Amino acid sequence: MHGPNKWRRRFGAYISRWTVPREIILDLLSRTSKHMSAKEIYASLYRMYPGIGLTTVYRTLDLLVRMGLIHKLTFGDGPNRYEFKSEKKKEHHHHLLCTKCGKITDYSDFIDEELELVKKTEEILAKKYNFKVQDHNIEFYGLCEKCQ
Amino acid sequence: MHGPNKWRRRFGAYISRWTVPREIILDLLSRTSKHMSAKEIYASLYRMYPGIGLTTVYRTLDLLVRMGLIHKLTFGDGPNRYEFKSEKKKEHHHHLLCTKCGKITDYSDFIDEELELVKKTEEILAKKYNFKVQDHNIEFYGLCEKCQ
DNA sequence: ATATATGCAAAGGATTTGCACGGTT
DNA sequence: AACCGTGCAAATCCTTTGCATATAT
Repeated sequence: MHGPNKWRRRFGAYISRWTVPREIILDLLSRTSKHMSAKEIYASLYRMYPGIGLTTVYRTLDLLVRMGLIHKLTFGDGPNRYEFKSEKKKEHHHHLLCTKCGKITDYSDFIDEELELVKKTEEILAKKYNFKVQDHNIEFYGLCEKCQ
Repeated sequence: MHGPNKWRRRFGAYISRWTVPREIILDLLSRTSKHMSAKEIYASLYRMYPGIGLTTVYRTLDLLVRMGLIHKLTFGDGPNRYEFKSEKKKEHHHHLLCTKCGKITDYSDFIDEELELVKKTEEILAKKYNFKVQDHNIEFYGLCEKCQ
């Protein structure tokens, strides 16, 4: 299912208007596995929709984050990056960051045991700190194959 | 042991000169449990050392990160924050971030099982991706006690 | 029709860079 | 004395804000 209604129902509860920028930004992210910055998203969409503004990209990304549809990845250097949050468990992944060249690798192996522990940890945190976990972020820093 | 020699030997292998800014920046971070931004560090040190420059704070923090003596915490909003990396296992901790008010809570409970899994995961990653893990970052996002 | 969303330009903040001076070795 | 490290000012980069206009409902 394509076109302006593809994501519409998911917006319904949060906002009042369904617009082209919202459609194409979310659609782009849902189709790529890249971690894209606001500027990259802007540049990528500019071809098919030359009227779009960078500001709108930022505002829409904020919105999508608040709605829980995408992840905001904040690595130390450079701009923030964004990533579609898949509903499929299989596509859930964490990141490996090379401290030398900056390369980012997704990994999703071993996730079963990790997820089990994460779940367990979340329960403890909820009790001890009365903290309601919504999401998590796990990263490993180190040297990638080329940089060792 | 205080004074200009306290950290000196740890610098020895990396850099050539031991200076007052390097001493007091590292010393400040080693004495606080706060997550401090470059500007906060600058403001805090300005009293006892009015000649210090914000640029030097940034450069020194970069240096300390490269040396593995401190952590750089990059949360989505606001400036990056820095944290002394304790050698004591007991002081190792992860973070809980409130998505509403921005409050950051350290937690170090349940770390034993977590660390075990992290270690196991690191081994797998080393094999499968030939990635040499140096450090990790685990964060939970959610709502703190007050914001629920 | 009407209020929300957009796009532009300008502002704001954090961090980095260029360069002459100062301080450690 | 040599040269690395510092501090200032300016530059840069990313992101947010103000405001008039366009647009979805």
